[in-house]
Amino acid sequence: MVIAATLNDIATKAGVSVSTASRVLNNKASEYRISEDTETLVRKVAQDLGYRPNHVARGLRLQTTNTVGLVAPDISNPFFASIVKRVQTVAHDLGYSLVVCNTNEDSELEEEHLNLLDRKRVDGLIAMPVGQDSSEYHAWIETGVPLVLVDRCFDDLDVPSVVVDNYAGAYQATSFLADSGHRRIAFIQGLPGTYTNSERLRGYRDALHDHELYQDDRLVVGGDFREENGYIETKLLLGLDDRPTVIFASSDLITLGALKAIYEDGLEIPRDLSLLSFDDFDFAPFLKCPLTVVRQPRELMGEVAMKLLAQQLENASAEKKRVVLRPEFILRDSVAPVNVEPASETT
Amino acid sequence: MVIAATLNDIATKAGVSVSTASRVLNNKASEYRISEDTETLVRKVAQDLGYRPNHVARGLRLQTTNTVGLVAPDISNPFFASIVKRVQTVAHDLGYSLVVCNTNEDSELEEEHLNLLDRKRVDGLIAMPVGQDSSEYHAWIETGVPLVLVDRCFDDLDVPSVVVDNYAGAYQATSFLADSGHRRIAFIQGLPGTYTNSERLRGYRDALHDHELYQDDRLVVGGDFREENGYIETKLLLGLDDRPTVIFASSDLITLGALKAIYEDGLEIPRDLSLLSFDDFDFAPFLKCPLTVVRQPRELMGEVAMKLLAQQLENASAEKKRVVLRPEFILRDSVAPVNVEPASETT
DNA sequence: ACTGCGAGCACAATCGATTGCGCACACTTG
DNA sequence: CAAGTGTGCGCAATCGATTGTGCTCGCAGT
Repeated sequence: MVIAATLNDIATKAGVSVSTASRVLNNKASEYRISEDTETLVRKVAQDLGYRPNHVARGLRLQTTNTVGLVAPDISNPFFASIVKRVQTVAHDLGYSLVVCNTNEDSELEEEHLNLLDRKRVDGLIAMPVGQDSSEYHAWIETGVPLVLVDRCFDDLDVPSVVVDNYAGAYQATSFLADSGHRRIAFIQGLPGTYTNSERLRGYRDALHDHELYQDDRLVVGGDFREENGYIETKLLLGLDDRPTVIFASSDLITLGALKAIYEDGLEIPRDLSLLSFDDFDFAPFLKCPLTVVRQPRELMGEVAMKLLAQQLENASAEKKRVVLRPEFILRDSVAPVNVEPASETT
Repeated sequence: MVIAATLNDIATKAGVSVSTASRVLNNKASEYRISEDTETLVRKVAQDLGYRPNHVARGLRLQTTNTVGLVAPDISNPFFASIVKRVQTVAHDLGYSLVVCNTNEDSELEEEHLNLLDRKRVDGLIAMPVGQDSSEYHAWIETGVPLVLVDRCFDDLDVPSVVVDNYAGAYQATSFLADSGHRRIAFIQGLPGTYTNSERLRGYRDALHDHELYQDDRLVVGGDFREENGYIETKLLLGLDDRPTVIFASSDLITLGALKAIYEDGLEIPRDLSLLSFDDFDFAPFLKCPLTVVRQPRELMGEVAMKLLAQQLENASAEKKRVVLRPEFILRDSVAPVNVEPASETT
């Protein structure tokens, strides 16, 4: 192992004090009236010794790490992956590194991560919380370290956050389905109790209500955002006597599971069944049946999140805004109109 | 801002020395013969004060950060995203945090990141290098900090690494195309000079050669792994007089671009043109035309990478293995057989 | 009463960088 | 020659935790 040169080594070798070395290498030579000769000397010695500043020591002294934590449920999911990427990019531009944590939608794991990030003394945190319970985040706020919530937020927490108008997205989509003549609209939800899910569900329900459609509780199914959930629930829905005419999947992974189930049963979209998805993804236009979706501005979310955090970082008393972004309804081919007939459609 | 309690505070309040407090909280009470009374007292005080250990200070003293860096070209690309996710998970299980960096296939940015990670004194590094040039990594190795290369590697670097047998994957796929009767097989390559690309290209070329097919240089096109590359090159290929009968896209994003171009021109896969892709992705089976692909074991790559790194971390002189994983050829519908006729296929 | 011993803990150096304060010297001015 | 004014830089504390070394008791033994 190579022993790294320290400021001390430089100082000794250059015959100056550590302070001088430090000041030169932090470009404060003129501020502290260090002569040009000394400056060049120190720089040269630093160069010769292959000096590599130690940010751990620096962090201890300065009580800052130039690092922010990011907590997400599933960073391989394209939705979160895009957010993470953008957060990373913006963070780097602002001079921060990013410690990424995956909670796998597990509250215990999430708490572990929060704990670790706290001990690591990250300067700030961007989180997409797992759960319904905000207590871990209450604890975080106690520490005084800035926090920004993304995608999912808590109403009882006064914290800057950026979310999509899930209600509007779901409402618009469901309305579209109703207007297309669908009357049995299934909703495969994600994790109940999460902000995201509740809002989408509310949008769905309100739209049904406003279109005077009967709310069949058996059509609201599912329990988390994973692919398996989409698969299983779709299978079950397809087994129903009075099968829905359309499935509204509340996340991209649920959609993936739904697709598997649908094609496995030999059905065609939208001929036999319509499908609509919350979350767009790159390949959605090229599917066997190009998917009609509610698209969230994921990259924008990441960017806004990091910028909100930066505001808190430079000014602890900055306003704690909640930014609400509009999702976009993208019409493709996966929803077929239904003939609006007075009675049933039995051939 | 809440002032965090330190060991000192605890020691003072408990009426013991810092050392004792430290030892108790590190579960070394018995090792250092601390009485049970003292132990409970210290623990209680720590609890009361809401003690949060400072890993920065700890890191300085112990010369270790329990953090590893990860450098990838594009963490939102499903291929890398899967790797990152798995690396993160395994890292956490082994007690490490992960600092994630995105290079965007930009060597300068990559170097910046390496520099930063070095200053941050990460304990190890997992990298998917951008370039053809290994000099930055040579510099890294000088520091003595363990390094593992993933997906792309350098032959002039004695470093543990995990790669896919790109040659075999490309060879098998190209052979399949040849066996299906294709004689004009286009190859849209990624970034020339990268290990990945060179190997795939070599596999493609060798397969052509072994099947006694003419190598038309105009059919080897492209210059990076981005979607735009796939789009543009496909457009150009489609404009050729003697258009290829199949396109072999050497990454998922290139495939995405190709799909755009193909459907934009109103062509059908595989009727008008066959398509084959390096990289599988979740939605590949559900595309308009389910894609035949060479699948890489991405999650496995991430896991192996982190485990290799862990080996280096606990034993600096551990063997520097190169792990080569087999890709899997997955046959779906996007390659149509071509009638092998003696002459041209003009009508 | 004096020695010996182990239990229980404290001292102080250390990791590497930052920074407020102040010192020493040179040179100018009255 | 004394006082005044800069210039150029060093001293030493500090951030919070870890740890090798060694001190100080109380008690048993003779």
